[in-house]
Amino acid sequence: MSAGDPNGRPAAGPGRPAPVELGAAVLAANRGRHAFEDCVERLASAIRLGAFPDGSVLPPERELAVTMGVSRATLREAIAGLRSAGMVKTTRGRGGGTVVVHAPLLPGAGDASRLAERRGELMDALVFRRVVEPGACYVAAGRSLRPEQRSVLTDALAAIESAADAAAHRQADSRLHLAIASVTESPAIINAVTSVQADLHDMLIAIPVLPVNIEHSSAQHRAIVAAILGGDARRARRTMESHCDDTAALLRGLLT
Amino acid sequence: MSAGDPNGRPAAGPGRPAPVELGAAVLAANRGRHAFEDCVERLASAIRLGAFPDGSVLPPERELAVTMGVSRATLREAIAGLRSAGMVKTTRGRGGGTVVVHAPLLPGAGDASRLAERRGELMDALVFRRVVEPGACYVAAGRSLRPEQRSVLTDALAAIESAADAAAHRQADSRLHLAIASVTESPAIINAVTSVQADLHDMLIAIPVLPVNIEHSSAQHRAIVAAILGGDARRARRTMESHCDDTAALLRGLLT
DNA sequence: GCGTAAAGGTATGAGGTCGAACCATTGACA
DNA sequence: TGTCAATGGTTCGACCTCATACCTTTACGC
Repeated sequence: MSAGDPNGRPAAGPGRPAPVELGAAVLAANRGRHAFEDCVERLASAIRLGAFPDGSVLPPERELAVTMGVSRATLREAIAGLRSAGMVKTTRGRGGGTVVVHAPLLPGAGDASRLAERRGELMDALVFRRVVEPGACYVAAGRSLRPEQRSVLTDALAAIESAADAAAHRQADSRLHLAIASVTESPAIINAVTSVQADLHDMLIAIPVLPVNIEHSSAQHRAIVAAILGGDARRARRTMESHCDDTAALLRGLLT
Repeated sequence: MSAGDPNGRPAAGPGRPAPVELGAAVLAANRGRHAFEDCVERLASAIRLGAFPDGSVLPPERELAVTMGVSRATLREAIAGLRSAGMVKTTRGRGGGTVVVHAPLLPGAGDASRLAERRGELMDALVFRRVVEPGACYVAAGRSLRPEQRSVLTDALAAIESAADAAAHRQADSRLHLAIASVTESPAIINAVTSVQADLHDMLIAIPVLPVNIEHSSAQHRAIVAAILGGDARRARRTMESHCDDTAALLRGLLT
């Protein structure tokens, strides 16, 4: 190991420590692509995951640009992209009439062929999820939640139970997971869960939904929310771990 | 709740669901600043955290640019910045002689005045760390590690014990935490731990080091590595949780 | 009704970023 | 000792991104 690093390049001199592969691993890119594509993808994810349900209004462009850390010009390009994809409509003038969500919610729109190319990324998302989402539950249960935060959780839970079809159920599901993350009030946790749920969503819409799985999931969701509201951090985390494990087992078979 | 969202903007129409604040939280910006600054910061962090120890050689520019997801031109600007800051030196020609790390390792270089401005970000890092690093231990302990991965852990542990001064100790410490993340082989976990350690480093170099704390830390480090090598995931996680809690308690007092 | 404020739509110039090609240097290997 | 391949250094044009204005539309409040 002192002869060279794992990349095969020899160390420069006899006395110099080998960099191991730690260095390369630490510097991996997360700055993906252009701001424009990034913006489109994040908006599309937010909509697909139910953060902006069908019929809701996006924040004003100027405000949204600040939130997302891009210029208004770039944001407008992204919105134009979503518009031509049929995800949003735009009206002018004062008041709520700005950009409205028009979620397609196509059931079974899963493009399973593309998933194979992203296999590594998606498998990693399952590993990371198993760490982050139970952690979010632990943190959420440890906080003293305000009444409206408790409502966000119970409302999201109720929305799952009353989902009309499979697509609506899928969206309500991810919405609950995002809601749990949001009540932690930790930007880092919210960001991690959002990223994980986006990948998870791509996988879940590609597999058929079995009623038995849905009922099992719903029971876990109820237990998780109850544990969070009751302040039982360990139990909330443990239940979410089981939930992640079950979903992961279901999905790992999907990608060979 | 159906009257308007938490941002104070009224809902567009009577039938439209309110977006709650979920949407805004999910879209928060992680695309920070320019690629150039981002690049400088990540390289500087990697060096300060010990991923590239003093005297080691960085990968070739072309390769590094791909790894970090920036163009070679941008990467070169970043390296030029580090060079003028005295962190690296550059030689030309074939072989290992390319860019050599020249870590200053200034003891007590902590700029405590700047930390106050970043209070929110740093407090969040402590919360996220308490989720991510124990999770990394759990995952690492659950894997069957190859011999060289086990060496990475034991070497990093030994380097802490034999650190000459406080600065070297600090670097060896973060290096162990990065090593634990790296043996999970999960890019997402490595990325999260790197980010968290960078913030942690900024805080830790700003406080005085007490021998009693160091000994306590070292005992925890030994227990963590032992648990990971022994495959005891629960114990590895639990011990890392205590470790994070202890450090966090020490640091939370630092920022009012 | 009418004025005004709150939104989206448009234009422009500065500077950042990229990709690709080519030059210059120097150690490794025959 | 000479060749050459690996690596840093340099240049250039295309495109992206940003910030800042200013215009247009439309609902809300008086």
